[in-house]
Amino acid sequence: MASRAKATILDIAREAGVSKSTVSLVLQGSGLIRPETASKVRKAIEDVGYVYNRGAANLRKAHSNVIGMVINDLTNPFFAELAVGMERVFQAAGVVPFIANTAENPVRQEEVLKSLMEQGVAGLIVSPARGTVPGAFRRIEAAGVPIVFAMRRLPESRIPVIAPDNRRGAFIATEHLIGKGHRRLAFFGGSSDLVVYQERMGGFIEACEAFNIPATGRLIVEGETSRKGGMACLDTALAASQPPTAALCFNDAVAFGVMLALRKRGLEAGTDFAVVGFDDVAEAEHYMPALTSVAVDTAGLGERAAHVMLKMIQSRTTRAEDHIGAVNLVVRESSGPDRGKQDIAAGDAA
Amino acid sequence: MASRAKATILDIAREAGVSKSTVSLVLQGSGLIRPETASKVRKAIEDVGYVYNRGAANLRKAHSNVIGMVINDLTNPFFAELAVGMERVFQAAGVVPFIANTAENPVRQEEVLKSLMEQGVAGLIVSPARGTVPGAFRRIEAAGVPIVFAMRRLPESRIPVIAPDNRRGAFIATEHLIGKGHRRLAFFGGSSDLVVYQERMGGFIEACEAFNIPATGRLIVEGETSRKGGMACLDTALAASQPPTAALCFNDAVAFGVMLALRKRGLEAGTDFAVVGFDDVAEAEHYMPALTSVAVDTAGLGERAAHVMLKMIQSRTTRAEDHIGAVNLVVRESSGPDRGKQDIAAGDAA
DNA sequence: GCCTATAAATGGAACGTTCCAATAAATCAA
DNA sequence: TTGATTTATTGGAACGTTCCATTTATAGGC
Repeated sequence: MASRAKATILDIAREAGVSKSTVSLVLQGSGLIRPETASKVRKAIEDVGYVYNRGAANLRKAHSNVIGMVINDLTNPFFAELAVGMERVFQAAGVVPFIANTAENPVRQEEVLKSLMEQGVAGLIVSPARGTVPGAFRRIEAAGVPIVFAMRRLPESRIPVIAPDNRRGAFIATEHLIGKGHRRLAFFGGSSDLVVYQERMGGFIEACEAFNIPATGRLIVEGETSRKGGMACLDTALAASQPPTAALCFNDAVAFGVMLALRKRGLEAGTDFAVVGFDDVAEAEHYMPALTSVAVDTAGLGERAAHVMLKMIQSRTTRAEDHIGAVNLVVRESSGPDRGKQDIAAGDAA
Repeated sequence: MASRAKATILDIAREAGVSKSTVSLVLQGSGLIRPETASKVRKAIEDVGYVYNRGAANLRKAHSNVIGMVINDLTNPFFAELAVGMERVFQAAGVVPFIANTAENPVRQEEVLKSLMEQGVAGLIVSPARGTVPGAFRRIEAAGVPIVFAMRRLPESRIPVIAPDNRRGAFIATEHLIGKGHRRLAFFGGSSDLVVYQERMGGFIEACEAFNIPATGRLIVEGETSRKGGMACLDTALAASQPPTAALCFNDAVAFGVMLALRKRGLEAGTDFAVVGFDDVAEAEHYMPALTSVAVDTAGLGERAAHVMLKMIQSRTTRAEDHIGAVNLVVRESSGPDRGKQDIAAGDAA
């Protein structure tokens, strides 16, 4: 049953008794072809088991229908949710996105981007790996392939970004903790080479200043953005002379780690130490205790990114506006009950 | 800086003052070219910002270096782990796998496969969506493109499968529960249209029979393979006249749901009701209480699948042997302490 | 010097599509 | 009937590569 040589448009033309041009037209759903002829052709396609060769077609057409999604960590459910949101949109548009994982490795990212470009993608949605050098996308930009960054941005770059309002998210989360009466706060996880980190941490600091938490009441512990990293952060923090009573975590994975480490010490998140996460992954709601987290509407951002991409492709432009998604704090158990007299003074800023 | 028209091999030939053939040879790393010439060419490539057109190349070469990974549910961390295992192998082989998600939808799967085929993939690693019809891969097989199934198999098909020993895993997990003194057992989640389900459920029944659990002591509750499905299963089971005291779950997601539902009722997994999962995702270890689960070495299976695929491509064959991976039970807290000889007939549940 | 062997580089056909310009067939206006 | 118009179909060049068969340059043997 192994077909000898792949059937081409010519084979099916012969089979159907028409010219290759006619077959091509049918393939493209052109209305110029008489319906009977078209169905004759379609039957031949079916009989022969023909598969369309998009590579050959792109040689002439120059715009493929494949879009690449380059993701820095597929094992983080957060990114899977993002991918799912995008796929919803692309599916409706009849586009198949190909996902590639960079595992947070800039070298791998380079390979992946190269391969995607060679494949002739129509556009790229990228969540860049840590340590991506500023010029990493210059060649792609020069080639005129539209790119949008999702969730993460690069320090200096004109590439449009779809991301949540990290600063504000961190601000309201911090405000929430202060409102509960905490006066010694920590920010756990992440590292300063990530713009997202600077935004989230910036929001944390901003809120501390807005509500008069002195610098001595703030502890910043960098760390891996994983459970393990979170565990390490807590250990470091509790070893301080004036340990914090609450922490805003870089993301939910770190928060889960912190809660785990608390449990190891016989402490409970919420009652003994307040924990707030960021991203609000599906798991947050089901954790024990349930995690208070900043919801960023991940799937929604994915959809938005996909829409922007489709528009860029359609209008053949390489620019688009940034889109900063609204965030909101989902309060659950891990941030604990109120602690005494909350004098949540002045209203919230920006 | 937007290059007017894409540079081709001819442009860079002109730039470097050689012929297109020479450039082609350099691109392929042929040793026939004098090193100085080669580096001259490479410089031109760099200067012009040339991107290789793999579509055009495949027109002649007929074997691309892209491998498609078609996955039925990317949001399940289990599959992400599988994908990561495969990527490790492919990266070492200089191949970039493109991942596509079918979201457990056979229609979407059809589209995705079509697109991948049109793209000229060298091979396909597939975890088929539920409800995939038996003939879904006939055309791909006929086209001579190697396929391997990962984790799931189709009822009747000669396509090689890489999967864990589901039957044995379920058997030892059930044996474990029986060994702890349980005499009324349940199997939660999944549905019979999945071969995996039949294997796992089969192992469960087999163990029950081997250890003389009467049919009245076994409860089978089908359900969605998600947390939500697990919650529903527990509710159904506890409403029975003779509710079970322990459950083997179709997978970890179901097990997490069961634990959640227990907690909602004020019961605790491990002490009030024994729960065992399947797959041993990373989260299992960190859950509260930690989940006893059947470890299947997900990433290892991914690596194996990738190896088999590479070998099939290399030897231009479309057949390979199945590979059934070893499993082992990781005992944690959720399956509880030994129940000793106490006759649990005096039920404690609900 | 000449012939041969080896090394390095090259021209041209082919791959499977698309799309333009051209043809053939059918319809209509007079 | 004839010419003009519309509708359906078609041939051929082009797209950017690879690879075979050649050509050209370099070296070696005598």
